[in-house]
This record gives sequence, structure tokens and C-alpha cells, in this order.
Amino acid sequence: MRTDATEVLDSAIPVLAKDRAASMQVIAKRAGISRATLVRLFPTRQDLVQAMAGKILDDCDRALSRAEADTAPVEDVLAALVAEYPPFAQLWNLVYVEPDVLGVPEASRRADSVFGRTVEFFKRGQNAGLLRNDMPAVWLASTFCGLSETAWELTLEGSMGTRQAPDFIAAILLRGAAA
Amino acid sequence: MRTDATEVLDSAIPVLAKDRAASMQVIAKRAGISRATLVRLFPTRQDLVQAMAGKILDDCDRALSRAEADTAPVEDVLAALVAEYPPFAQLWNLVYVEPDVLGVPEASRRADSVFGRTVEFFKRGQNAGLLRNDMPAVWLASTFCGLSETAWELTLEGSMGTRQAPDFIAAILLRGAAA
DNA sequence: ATACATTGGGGCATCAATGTATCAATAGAA
DNA sequence: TTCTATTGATACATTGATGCCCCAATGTAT
Repeated sequence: MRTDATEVLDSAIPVLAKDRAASMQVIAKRAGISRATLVRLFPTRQDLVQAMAGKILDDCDRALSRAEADTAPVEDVLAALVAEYPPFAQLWNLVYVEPDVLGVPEASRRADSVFGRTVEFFKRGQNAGLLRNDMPAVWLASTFCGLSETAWELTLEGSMGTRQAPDFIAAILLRGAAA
Repeated sequence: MRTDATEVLDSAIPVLAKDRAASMQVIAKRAGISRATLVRLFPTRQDLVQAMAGKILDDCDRALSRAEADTAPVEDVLAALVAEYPPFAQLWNLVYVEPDVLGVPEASRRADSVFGRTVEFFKRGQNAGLLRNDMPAVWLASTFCGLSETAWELTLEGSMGTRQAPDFIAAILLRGAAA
């Protein structure tokens, strides 16, 4: 039964989200494997963290590419992007904080690139008249990522259902919390 | 020139926000003091972190007490609370993540209490008809804290002015990002 | 059934951060 | 100026995580 590296990464993400200083021991236990096997898959902690970041960035990449290519009305494209919020939550929560990522120029550059594309997408929303034009797109993109992170944590914690999260993000993002 | 513990804490907060694993060495340097002095002020790392959490919780406490006692229209009270967003951003960013806080029952209990009062305040906003009633108050309170964190990070990073932050939070929180 | 590959467990050296202690330099009050 | 308190610098032992290695146990393919 060969262990699947991707599954290990998936189980490691919420662990590191809870405690960024979680030891390899703890991460392995949560993944249901021994520390030895974990080390075999990811020789150093940096390798693990960067693989995680890589996976998250890949997911963001795919979602953004779909959004960029989509020719449907901007509001529909935005809804589709919101439906794929988890990697953006993780981008905000892990990638953009972990020193092992920011310390490596190449990984850091890639993270910036992904976020830059997110900003561009929100600019497109502004130009289409869907999003407010009185604040820079960077703020809007950050709001999206931040809301995603909030929703993601609420689901991890249990006070929000996974299926409710996209609606929550879309509702607050577009209309806010006013009655 | 006796070193002021509060100033040290204030300078330590953004450092730990950037890198939660920052060493005492780094924290001391950022505060402009030697590691020896830092250790004298806070004998263990736990002492430092808990003092930080204590200060943040105190600030939240004060802001909440003012909001609870304020008899002005709810929208004005909310605006006043939003104007004091930093401690809530830090609550979300540091207190609610640091194992050295969550691990200590008393500190953890206090954090929960503060957040509980925040939720109560948003319930009040719902009952007054100001805030939407189709989602639990916990979601709204989390949204507020999350938006505060986003705004705070944007100011730390430099892409948002300190004076713009409250308006940003209030605008998104109430009306969202739609045009 | 046999051979091969992968895992789990344990031991061990290393390293960085931590916590503790000491002492000279210096700022501020008497 | 003198005395006292506080700081900065340095050294040291301890601790916990890490990275590396080996070997027995287990699973898988031929």
C-alpha cells in the first residue's frame, strides 16, 4: 500500500492551518503514517511546506485560468471562482505567511504572480461595472481571499457547512452584511 | 532609560503577525533592545505571548464595553466599533492561533468570552434590523474580525493607509464590493 | 512460494532556540 | 561626584525538533 503524497499534503494543510509550528511527528500522525514514511516522502520540512504551497498554487492557477478564459457574464464567472475558494483561503492562510515559502525567491515570485492574476480578475470585474470602482482592485482581491479564509476556518471549526461556504462568500462579498 | 514593557509588546505584535515562529532574538532586535532585557521583561516565551494576548484582549474588552453601553443608533455604534478594529484583527491573527494561548485554559476561556460578546453585539445589530438575519451572528462576527485582519495586513504591508482602513471595513461589511 | 518494495519503529547526532547566570558599562538619582 | 539600578554582552546547559540510518515486519507482484 504505497502512500499517496497528495493525500498526505491534503491532510497536512488543515493541521498546519491550526498550528503552523506543528512538528513532523504530529503531521505524520494526522496523516495516518509514521514519521519515517513522511520523511521519506518529504526529506526536509521545507520540502513538505513547499510541496503544499505548490499544490495550493496549482489549484489557484487552474481556477484562475478557467476564470480568465470564461466568456460568460462577469457575475457568473465570479460565482464560479468563489465556488473554488479553498485554495485561495489556503493561499492567504499558509503560503503567504510561511517563511519557508517567502524565503525562497522562486516560490515567493509564484505566489505573487497568482495573487497578481487575482487582482487582474477583480479589475476586470470593476471595468465591467460589476464591482465598485472607488477602491483599488488589490483591496477587493484581498477581501476575497480574506473572506475565503474566514469561511474556510468556519467550516474547519464546524460552525459552517461546506456547501454553505460559497454562498456565504458570494453574499458578503457582493452585498455585505446589511439587511 | 527603563524599557517600557507595553512598547515592547506593541512592536512584537507585527513581528509575530509576519512570522509566528520568530525567535526571541528577532523580537528583541525589532524592539530595539537586547535579548537579555527582553528575557528580563518576559522570562519565558509563553510569558511574552500571553502578555501580548492579554493586551489585545484588554483592548477588545474596552471596545466592546463601550459598544455595549452606547445607546446611540446601532449603525453609529457599529461604526465606532469598526473604528477600533486593530485589536479584533490581532485577536483573529494571533490570539486565536497561538498554541501558547489556546493551550492555557484561562486565556483560552477569556478569548472565547471576548468573541462571544462580539457575536452578541452582532445579534443586537440583527435584532435592530440593521444586519441581515439570514445567517447566524457567528458568521457576521467572524466576517468583521476577518475583514479587520485583512485591513490590518494591508496597512502593515503598505497598500492601505491607516486612516482608510475603518472606512474600508465599514463599506465592505455593510454594502459589499458590488458597484 | 519466492523475491522485491515499502512501511513502521527505534536509535542517534546535530542544530537552533530557549532559559539561566554572570559581569562590565552606563544612565539617572541623590 | 557618587551611588544605585538597569541594560547589553557573553557564556553555558537544556530542550525539542530535525535529519539520517538501520532493521524487522508487512504488503505486493511474479
